[in-house]
Amino acid sequence: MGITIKDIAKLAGVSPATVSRVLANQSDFYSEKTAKKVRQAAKKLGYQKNTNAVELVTQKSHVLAVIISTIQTNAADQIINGIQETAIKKNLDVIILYAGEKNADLQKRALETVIERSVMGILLVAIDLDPQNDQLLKSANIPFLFLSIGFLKNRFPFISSDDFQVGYQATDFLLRKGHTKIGFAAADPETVIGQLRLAGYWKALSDHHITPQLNWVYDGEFTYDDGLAAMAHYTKKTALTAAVASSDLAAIGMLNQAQSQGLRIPEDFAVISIDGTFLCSIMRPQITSVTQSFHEMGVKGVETIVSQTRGQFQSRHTPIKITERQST
Amino acid sequence: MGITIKDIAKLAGVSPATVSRVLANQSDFYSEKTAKKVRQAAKKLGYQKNTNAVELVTQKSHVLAVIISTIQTNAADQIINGIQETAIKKNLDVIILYAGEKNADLQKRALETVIERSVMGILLVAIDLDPQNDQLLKSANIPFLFLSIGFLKNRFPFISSDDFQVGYQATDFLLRKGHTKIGFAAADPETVIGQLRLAGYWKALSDHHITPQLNWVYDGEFTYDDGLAAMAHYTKKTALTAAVASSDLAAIGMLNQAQSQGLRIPEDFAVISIDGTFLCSIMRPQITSVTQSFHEMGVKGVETIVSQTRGQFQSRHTPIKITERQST
DNA sequence: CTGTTAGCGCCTTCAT
DNA sequence: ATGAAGGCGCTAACAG
Repeated sequence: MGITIKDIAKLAGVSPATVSRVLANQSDFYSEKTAKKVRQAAKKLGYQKNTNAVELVTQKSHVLAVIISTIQTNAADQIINGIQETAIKKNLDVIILYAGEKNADLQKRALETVIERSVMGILLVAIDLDPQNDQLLKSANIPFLFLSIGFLKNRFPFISSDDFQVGYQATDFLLRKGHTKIGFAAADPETVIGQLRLAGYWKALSDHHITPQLNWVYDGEFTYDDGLAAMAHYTKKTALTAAVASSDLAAIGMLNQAQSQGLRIPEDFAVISIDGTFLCSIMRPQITSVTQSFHEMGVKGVETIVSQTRGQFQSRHTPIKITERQST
Repeated sequence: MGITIKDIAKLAGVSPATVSRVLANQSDFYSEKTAKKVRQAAKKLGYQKNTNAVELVTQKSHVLAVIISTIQTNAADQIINGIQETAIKKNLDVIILYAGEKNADLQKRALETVIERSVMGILLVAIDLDPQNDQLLKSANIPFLFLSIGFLKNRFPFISSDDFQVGYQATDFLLRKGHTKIGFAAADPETVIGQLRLAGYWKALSDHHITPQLNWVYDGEFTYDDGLAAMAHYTKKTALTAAVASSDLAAIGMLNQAQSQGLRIPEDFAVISIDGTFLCSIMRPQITSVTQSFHEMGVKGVETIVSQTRGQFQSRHTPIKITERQST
C-alpha cells in the first residue's frame, strides 16, 4: 500500500521509533535536527499515517460519531453545525452516519459501524432508538448522548428542549392572544416529544379553564402533508381559530391549505409552529414559532461528551423562546 | 478494552484462527458444530469486532466516505439519500464529513481523516476543492468522484448536471414564454457552475437575437439574501420582466422581495429557479424550476466508485428537466 | 536523545 | 477441519 514509518526511518537514517515520536509531536523526545530530517523525508515520500494502526495500539480515537435520522426539517443542520464547530476546537474529527427513519436495522448497522471503530463518543441526533438496540448501545462502553429527543423515564441521557414547556408555551401564547379554541396538529403521539408537547398543550388550556374537544388534536408525524391534512380537518370539522403546528413544515402545510381555502392568516386562523428554522422567516406570511436552540444542543452535546469519559451523563434542557412573526 | 477472538477461543475451546474463520463466515472452513459453539460464545461475551485490526491486516475497507460542503439548499439531502440507498445494497458503510464553505483547511482535514483510514472511496459533494488540496486527493490512491459540481478542463472526474444546459434551458423557457428582457441572478461567477450557467444564458439569448444588457446579470452566491438583493436591483435599475434564479433559495428571496414591492408573480415578473427541491412546491406561488436529478447523482456516484478501483472515472451528466409551476 | 523490543486484534498461509 | 506462527503499521516501555 503506502509509505510507512519504516520507509521514512530508512530514508532519514533513524529508527522507526524516532520517526513515530517526531510525527506524533512528542516534544522533548528528539533533537530539532533529526526532527527536521524526519519531517523532510516524510513529506518527500508523501507519507500518510495509518490511523487504523495508531488506534489499534493506542486504544484511543479522536473521532466523534454522529448518528442522525433522515433529516425531516433543517433543524439537524443547525445541530450539526454546533457539533462541528465545537468538535474542531477540541481537535476531534466528526463523522456522520444516517440511520433512516424508525428503522431498527439501519440504527443497528450505524451503531455497529461506529462501535467497531471504537469512536470516542456517540451523539444520537433525532434518533428514536428501537429498544432492541438499547443493549448494543449500552454495552459498547462508549460515552453517548441523545440530542433533540428526550425520554420519559431515565432510559438514556439526552439534551433537548423541554417539550412539555414547548407545548405549554406555544398554547399559552395563543391563549394570551385571545384565542380560546386552539388545535394541536400533526404531532406523533407515539413519540415522547409528541406526548410531552400534547401534555403541555392540555395543561395550558386547563390553566385557562378550557376543556379541549377531542377533535382539536389531529395526529400526524410532523410532516408537511400532515399539516395540510390537519388544516383540512380543522376547517371542515371544527370551529378553531388557531393551532399549534408540530413542526415548521407542518405549519407550512397548514398555511398553504388555509390559503387554498381562502382563509386569511392570521385574521381567520392563527398558527404557531415548533422549531423556528429559517423556513419560518422565508415564508409569507412569516411564521411565529417556538424557537429551539438547536445550535446550542450541538455545542453542549460535544462539551458533555468531552467532559467525562465514563458513566451516565446528566440530561439537560436547552432554552426555548417564542419568536413572534406574522402568522399570529 | 473489549472482548477479543482469543476470549471467544478460550470459551469455545478452539483456536483463535477458527474463531476468526467462523466470524468472517468463511464457509467450508469449519464444521457446523464448532461454528455454533463459537457463535454462541461470541454472543455470550458480547463480542464486537475491532475494525481497526481487521482493516490493518486485510488492507481493505468497506467504508465509503462522503465529504460535503455546508448545506446551502436541500439538494444535498437528496444526493445523500441516493448514496445511502445504493451503498446499502453494495454492503458499504457510509460516513459523512463536513468540509465547510470554501474552507481549504477544513477540506484538507476532512480529506486527511478519510485518507488516513484508507476508506474504499471518496465522494465529494458540492465541494469546490481548493487547488492546494488537489495533490493530497490525487496521491491518496483512493478512488474518488465529485458530485454536483463539475470542472471546466479535466481537473477531476465528476457527475453533475450539464450546467451550460441548465442555464440555457432556464433562459430558453422564459424566452418561449414571450419574455425578452431576462435577468440572471445570484450566481457566483467565480464558480464553474456559475460560469457555465451564465454561458448557457447568453447563448439562449443570442440564439433569439437578444443582446443582454450588462446589469441584467446580478452576481451573488446562490443565497436567499442574494435573491433579495437581485430583485431589489432589477426593479430599481432595469426593466426586466423575468429572471433565472441561481438556486431555489435565491428564487424565494426574489419572490419575497418582489412581493414586498407589490409586484405580482408571474404577471409582473416571472422567475424560474435552478434546483427543484421541495421548497419549490411548498412556496406560494409554487416555483417553476430547472429540476436536477440529485438523487440519481448519488446513486450513480456510488455505482461508479464501486465499478472500478483504479484509474480516473469518466465524467458524466445527469438529466435535467423543466418543472413548470406557478412562478412563470 | 535514540534504538530495541514487544505487542495492539485480527487474518492468513502453512502445516497437520 | 483446525492449530501454530507471522505480520499488518504503529506506539510505548525499557534500555542505553
